[in-house]
Amino acid sequence: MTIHTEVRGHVLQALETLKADGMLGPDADVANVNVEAPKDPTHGDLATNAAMVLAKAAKRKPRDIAEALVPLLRDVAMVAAADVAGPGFINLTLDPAAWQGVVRDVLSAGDAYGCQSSGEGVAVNVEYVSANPTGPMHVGHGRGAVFGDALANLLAFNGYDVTREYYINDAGGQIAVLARSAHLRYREALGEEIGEIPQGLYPGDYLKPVGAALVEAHGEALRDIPEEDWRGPVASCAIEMMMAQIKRDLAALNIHHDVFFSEASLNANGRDRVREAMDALDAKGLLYEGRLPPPKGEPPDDWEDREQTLFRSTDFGDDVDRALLKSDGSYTYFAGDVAYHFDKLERGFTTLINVFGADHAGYIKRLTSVVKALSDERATLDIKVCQLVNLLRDGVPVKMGKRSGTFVTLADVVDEVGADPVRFMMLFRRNAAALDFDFAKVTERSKDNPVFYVQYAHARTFSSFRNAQEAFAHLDATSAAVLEADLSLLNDAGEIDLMRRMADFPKLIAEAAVAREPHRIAFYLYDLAAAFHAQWARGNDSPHLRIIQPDEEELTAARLALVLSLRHVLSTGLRLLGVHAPEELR
RNA sequence: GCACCCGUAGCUCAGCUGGAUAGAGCGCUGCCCUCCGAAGGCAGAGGUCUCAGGUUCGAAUCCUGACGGGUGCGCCA
Repeated sequence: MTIHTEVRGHVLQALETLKADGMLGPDADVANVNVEAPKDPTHGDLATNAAMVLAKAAKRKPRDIAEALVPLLRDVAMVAAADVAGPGFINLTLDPAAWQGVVRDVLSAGDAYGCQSSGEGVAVNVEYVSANPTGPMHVGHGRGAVFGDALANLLAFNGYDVTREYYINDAGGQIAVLARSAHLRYREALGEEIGEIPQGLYPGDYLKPVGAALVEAHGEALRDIPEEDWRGPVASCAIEMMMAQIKRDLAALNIHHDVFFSEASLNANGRDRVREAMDALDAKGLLYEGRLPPPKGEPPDDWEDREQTLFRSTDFGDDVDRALLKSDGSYTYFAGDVAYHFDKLERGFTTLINVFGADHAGYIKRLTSVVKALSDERATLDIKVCQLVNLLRDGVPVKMGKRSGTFVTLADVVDEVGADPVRFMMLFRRNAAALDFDFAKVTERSKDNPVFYVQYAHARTFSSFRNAQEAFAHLDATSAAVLEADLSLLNDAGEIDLMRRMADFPKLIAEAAVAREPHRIAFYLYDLAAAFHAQWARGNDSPHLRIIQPDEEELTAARLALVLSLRHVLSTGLRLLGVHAPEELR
């Protein structure tokens, strides 16, 4: 029960009275009645739109309904004042005790404050990263990784049973290219002069260790045998080493998946999962043999107009039907994805979330079509797209060229600036908007750097207690004096403001989860930190507002209770973002 | 050509799914520490929310159409 829901309950009750009085129709729809903090604090603590929402159906002026509602709301104990304003808002000022109760709520819930149960019983599969095991991850992957991880945290905090999943594209033509590239490095490791890496192979130095490992494991045995004989062992060695590196890079960002799903496993152990998935579509009458129009724009030089096996994805909103078999009879990449999502559904998930980079946005419609088709529209696939990351250094774009060796990997960035700034900055922007990431800015230790700013606020809650113990040795974060402090002493406007913000937290958590927008947490924390810094600084000019009042232990204890509750909210928010909450800045 | 994303202060961006006088940071102007809470804070200037229609009590937000910018388009992966 939050203050918002409590007040809304009182508003709904008052509306029932109006229904009984005949002011409103008996079946007036109150679903859109909300209670929110107005942007302008002079409008009171909370405002409700009830009168405006119901005016039309009741055929009355909003202000008339509001006037009738106001006396009823004034009778509510926690309401100190109620007034009609503007087009028909009712502004409510609450008794300070209502806000002070928030501190108690936070302290009793601790790090569980804000936790919701709306997702209870819902198993949700979040697939993110899924970078190809053919090379190191770049910052674009990093953004998707951080976003997906924070989203998973957020959903779990709302009670969802979350599975974090990574799809390994360890099959298909690119793996053959990887194997050939690695084999070249293998020959190089054996002392051969390999010269320039041929076009079409992966040129990066990152395959040199794979070559060395192959020598270690196989000696010269793979050198003079036909490709079909070395391809298997070389590919699996390369994939294994690439995935190990990817997992290391993710671990450096504190990202860990529950499931790594191998594309190759779809067609292993005597089963053909792709065939099974296609049969499932076929059974629903969604496959047919047909021709596709040639693609527009840049025409592929090897375009071939032919009859082929197609999935009716246009029935589900796609722009064109999609091919499942290549002309040589092998499966398309898309067919593998059909099977993979078929598998997710068979594992019982009805809520699927995929996190894509901007370059895969064109893939959304066909995949959501498949999920709708295979589940008879009982499951939903929500694909969140993270737009591009532009790397800057002091405002100047960092040149990226794979061949020129100036390629900046995710690991490079994390090494240089640290995991916390990478995570926070990637979440300090809506995922749908492109992101500038400036090396110089994110490591700055000042208020210009949001990461630092929020962490500093958290650290300040600790310094408050350290300082408090000089005046009152027994006042620590676990002392009864703090946990049971007389909160009615917290009646400064700045203190009330902080309590109101904390009261918003559970609502924020719920709404961010519904919208699947973890960035809202980052902005909330930034605002909360700013309010705390502002209150702290008021103590400069007004010493009586300082947290520690050496001659007033009860007041100090009450303020420490507020500070402690702030610490819980800040640390919980940072934990959801996956950012470290330090006790001290050094 | 088509699809998706973006367009809000000089710059970088929020704007809680339709609410009141559109917010924050940077930059600019002016302030606040002769250790004790400045890694911080306060105040000011700065807007036709790209444009044109529409929906309604009410639009930055929803719809339609333009105009800019970005990404993508395959039997590749």
